[in-house]
Order: sequence, then C-alpha cells, then structure tokens
Amino acid sequence: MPELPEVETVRAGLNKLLPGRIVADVWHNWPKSFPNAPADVARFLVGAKVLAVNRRAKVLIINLSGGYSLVVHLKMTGQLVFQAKNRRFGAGHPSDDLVAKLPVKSTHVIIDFTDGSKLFFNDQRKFGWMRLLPTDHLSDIDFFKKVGPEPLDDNFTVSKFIERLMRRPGSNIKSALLDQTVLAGVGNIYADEALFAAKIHPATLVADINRRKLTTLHSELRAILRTAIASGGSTDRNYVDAEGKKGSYLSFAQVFRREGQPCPRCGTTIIKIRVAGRGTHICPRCQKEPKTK
DNA sequence: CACTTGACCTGTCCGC
DNA sequence: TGCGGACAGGTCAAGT
Repeated sequence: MPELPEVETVRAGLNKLLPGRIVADVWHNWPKSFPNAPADVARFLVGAKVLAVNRRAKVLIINLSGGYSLVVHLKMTGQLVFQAKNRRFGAGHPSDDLVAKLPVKSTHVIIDFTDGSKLFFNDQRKFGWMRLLPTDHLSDIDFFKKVGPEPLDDNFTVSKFIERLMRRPGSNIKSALLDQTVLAGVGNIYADEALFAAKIHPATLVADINRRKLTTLHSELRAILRTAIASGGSTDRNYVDAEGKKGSYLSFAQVFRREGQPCPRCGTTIIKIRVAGRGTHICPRCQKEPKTK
C-alpha cells in the first residue's frame, strides 16, 4: 500500500505530533507486528522521549532518546495514527472519523504517551511490522545497506537514475522501478503513472530504452512523486495519514485503477495487464508493446 | 545469476 | 443471501 509519498505524508504528520512526547506504556496483540516486543519494550521504549520522525524508502524511523529507534514498515495495509488526549471521547465526530473510533479491529500495537495521547498501529493484513532497534546501528541492517537512493534527493540526477537502472539491464522496466535496491520508495501506483507519463510499456527491457526516454521517465517520476506528496498521497483502500485522513492523489492519476476509461492523452481505452506479477495499468496506444518479448 | 512464484494475512468484490 | 475464487498498494524466501 503505502509508497514513498504516503510514507512521507505519515512522516511529516508524525513529526509535527510526536516529538517531545514520552512513552508511558505499550500494548500489542500480534507478535509478528512487533517481533522484539515485549522483551525490549520495557527496557528501551518505556520512558523514552520521541526526538524526531524520519523516513528512508518506505520505512519510518521514530528516533527516541536513550539510543533506540522505532522502525516501522506499513507494507500493504499499515496505518500509524495519532490520537490526542480525550479525542476519542469527544461528541459529534462524523461516522468516518477514524481517530474517534480508535482502537479498531485491525489495531495491533498501541503506544501510550505520558500526556494521555496515543499512537495506534493498525494493519488489516498483518504484513507490516515495527521493531525497536539501536539508532547507531540502523545502517548495519541489511535493508538500509542494500536500499537504493531516494528519488527526490537533489543529487538523484538522470545519470544516477540510468546507472541504477542499468544494474538490471535484462529485466523489464517495471520490475526495475519496483526493485528497492535500484531506487527507493517506488511502488505499483507510481511505477504505472510514471511509465504512462513517459510513454514506456512496462514490459520493455531496461537495456532497450533509449536515453531520451529514460530522461523523461526520470523527470516524470520525480514530478509525480512530488505532486503525490503535495496531495497527501493516494488512498485506494486503507491508506490514511497520521491524523487519519485520506490522500487525494488518485484523483490526478492518469491510468492507475482507470481500466475501462479513456486515456486522457489519446482517448484509447486504458487496460489492465499483468507485468512482474503485478496488476499493471497502461494505455495500449501511448505505451507500445516492445518488439522483443 | 536473474527472474518468477509462493507465502505472509484479511477483507472485498464478482460471478454463479 | 451464500459461497468460492481472484485480487489488493510490499517484500522475502524458495524454486526454476
């Protein structure tokens, strides 16, 4: 579910809400959602103060005093939602107000702060996780060692993009974009949108795409990610930000989840196909099928 | 080695 | 209305 823009939206929200708060207690009901709790929780989490909330790729890093960080991956259906003190007891909340209803059926971890506010980790499909890890050693973890560059960094140039993609010359471009070791944070929605914008068929082999097209793909991908962040991300089903609000980017999406509708560029009907084992949305006219396949 | 498939889970939607 | 099957935004491990 959450890709870079969604995780970044959650990060920005939490970074306004959490720093300065002190953990009072932690509850959890699904061991896989929090594999090293409760053993390390009492020792390193309770009493710790939140310093800052950072992001790398699709992973959130909540820095705590005491040298530990809470590292969170939302995977497909994870939510990290903050509830201010007494929020749940207020009257007149609209029925779609998630925060007022917390905890919900899919709540697997609750972090209580000393001021009475709470952070809820909800995850319908239970693929997501949070772990308490020593901050100084995060860079030793396999994931952080292997993950590719942030596509929105200033120094993520066209040459860098092409160099990274060329690590997988023989794979199709969609797989390469989704590969987190090639570059960080791109998932199914933004891969489809960027390939449509650059008029590249997702099954095209990386080595068969010319430099001009890759240059377009680079700039379109970055523009799409930035617009998505500005829209608060994409809510297809479950995604909400730190305050329980949905993102609106899908109203701008050109092809994702728009099969059966006319291509906004040429009017041809958008179709859904399968590439790299994932549902993939294309305009069959704008994105010509590669000859070699 | 590089790519594909299955597994991890629950909920929803679609066809019979 | 009920039931089976396919499918869902992500990543691993295991298989080819």
